[in-house]
Amino acid sequence: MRKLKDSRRAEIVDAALLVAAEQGIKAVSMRAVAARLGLTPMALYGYFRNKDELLDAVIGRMLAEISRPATGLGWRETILHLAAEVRSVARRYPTVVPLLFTRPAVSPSAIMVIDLLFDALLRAGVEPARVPRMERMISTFIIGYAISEVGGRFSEGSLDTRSRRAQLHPDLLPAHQLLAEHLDAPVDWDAEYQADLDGFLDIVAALAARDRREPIAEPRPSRPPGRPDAERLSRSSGAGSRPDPVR
Amino acid sequence: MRKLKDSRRAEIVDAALLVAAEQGIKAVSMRAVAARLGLTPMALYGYFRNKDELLDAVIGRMLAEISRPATGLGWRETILHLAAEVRSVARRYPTVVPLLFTRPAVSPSAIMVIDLLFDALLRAGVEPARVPRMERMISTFIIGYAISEVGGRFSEGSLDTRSRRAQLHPDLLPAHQLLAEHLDAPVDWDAEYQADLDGFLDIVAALAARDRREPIAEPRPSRPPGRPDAERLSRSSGAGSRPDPVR
DNA sequence: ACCTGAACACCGTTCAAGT
DNA sequence: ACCTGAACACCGTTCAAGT
Repeated sequence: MRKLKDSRRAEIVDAALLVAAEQGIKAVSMRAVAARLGLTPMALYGYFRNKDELLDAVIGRMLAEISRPATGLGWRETILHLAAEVRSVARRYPTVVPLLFTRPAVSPSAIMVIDLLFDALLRAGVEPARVPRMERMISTFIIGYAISEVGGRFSEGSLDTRSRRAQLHPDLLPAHQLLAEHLDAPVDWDAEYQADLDGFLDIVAALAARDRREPIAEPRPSRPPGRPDAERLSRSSGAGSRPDPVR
Repeated sequence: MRKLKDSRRAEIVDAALLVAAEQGIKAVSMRAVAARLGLTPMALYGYFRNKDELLDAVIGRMLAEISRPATGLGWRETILHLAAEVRSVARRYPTVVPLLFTRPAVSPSAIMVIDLLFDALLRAGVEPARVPRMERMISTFIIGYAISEVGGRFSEGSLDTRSRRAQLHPDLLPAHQLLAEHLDAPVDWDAEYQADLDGFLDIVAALAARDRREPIAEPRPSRPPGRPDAERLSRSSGAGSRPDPVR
C-alpha cells in the first residue's frame, strides 16, 4: 500500500479533482474516477483505503494550488495574499470547498498554509500564546466566507426580500421590513470580503500593540497607518469618514 | 402536491432528522426515512420533489429548535443567546450542521433567526445600510465556528504538533516549531467562542457609536461598559488586563 | 388523495483471482 | 506489484398502477 507508485496516486487525485470541477462533487465516485483513467474501480483501493481518504487527498490537492506569498512581503500582505488565494481556489472548485469545513486540516498543504499564517501573526507582534486562536478565527472567517459565497448561503434565495415575504407573514419579520431597501441592493462581494478582512487585520494590529511586542515596522499601503481599530469593517458600506470613537 | 397533509410532511422531516442524529447524515436515504415510517420510498415523493428538498426541510427543522430570545433582552444578550442556541443545536445534530453552509438560508426558521439578528443590530444602533453585512459577518463566524468544532476541522489531527511534524519535515514548518508549546495546550472551546464573539460585539458597539445613532442604553453585564474595542478577543488567553491601546 | 411495485441506472466495498 | 471480475448490499428516481 505505502509503496505503490506515487505518480499513480497523484494521477488518481488529479482525476478526482477534475471530475469534481467538471461535474460537481456528487459525481466524484470511485467508479467515475477510475473510468477517467481507464481503470477498474477496484484499482483505486490499492492507493486509498476508501472514498473518504481519496476526498481528503482531493482537498490537499486543491489547497496545493495556493501559491506561497513572495518572500519579503509584510505580515499584513501575507495574510491578504493567502486570503485572496483561498478565494480564487474556492471559485475554481466551488463544489469541493465545503469539504474544507467537513474534514480536519491534515493534508501537508493545509498545514503549510497554517504555518504561513502563524508566521505572519508572529511577525505582526501577536503574543505567541494568542497566535493559534487568532489563526483559528481568521481562517474560520476566510473559509466560512468563501464557502458561503460559492455555496449559495448568501445567494439570491437568502437575500431577496420579496421571496422571504412570500414565505412568511410580513409581521413576523419586522426587521426585514425596516431594512427592505437595503436588502435588495446589489452586493460587491469582493469589496465586502476585503473590508471585513481588513477589519480583522486592524484588530490583529491592535492586539499586537497591546501585547507590547514591537510590531514589525510596516506601513499600510492602502491608507495612512496608525489607526488599528475596527473602522475598516464599515468601509464599503457607504458611510463617509467620520471621527473615530475608539481612538 | 401542495395540499398533502402537512402533518405527514412534518412526520417525514422528523424521521429524517432522527436518522441523521442517530446514524449520521450519510444514513439519511429516502429508503431509510421511509422505512422508519413504515412507508415505501416512493411515498416521500408526494411531499418532496427530491432528496435535496427533503434535506432543506431538515435544516429548517433543526433551526426551528432555536428558541426565541426572551423579550426585553438587550441587543447584546439577544445575539449571545442566538449564538449559544446555534452552538447547542450544532452539538445536538453534528452531522447536519455542515449543510448550513451548503444550502441557502431559505427556510422560515432560518429567516426568522436572521430577522432577530437584524433587529438586534438595529437596536445596537448600527446604521441600517450596514446591518446586512454585519449580519453576514457575525453569522459566518457563528456557523463557521460551530461547524469547525463539531466537524473536526479543529480536532486533534489539526492541532497536534507531533502528528504534523511526522508528516512534514520540521524545517518546512518554522512557525509550528516556534509555537510548539502552545499548540499542544488544551483548548477551552466554550471560552474561546465566547471571547471571540464578545470581541465581535465590541466592534458592533464601536461601529454603532461611530454611526452616531444613539445606542440603546444597555450596560454590559459581564464587565464595566464603555470600552467598545477589540480587547475581548484576547480575553481567555491568559494575558492580564493591560492598558488599552485603542482608547 | 395517498400510496405501492417493479424497474433503471447507479453507488462503495469485499473477496478471490489473475499476471 | 498492480490490476481485474463477479458479487453484495445498497442508492435516487421514473413510470405505471392500485385503492
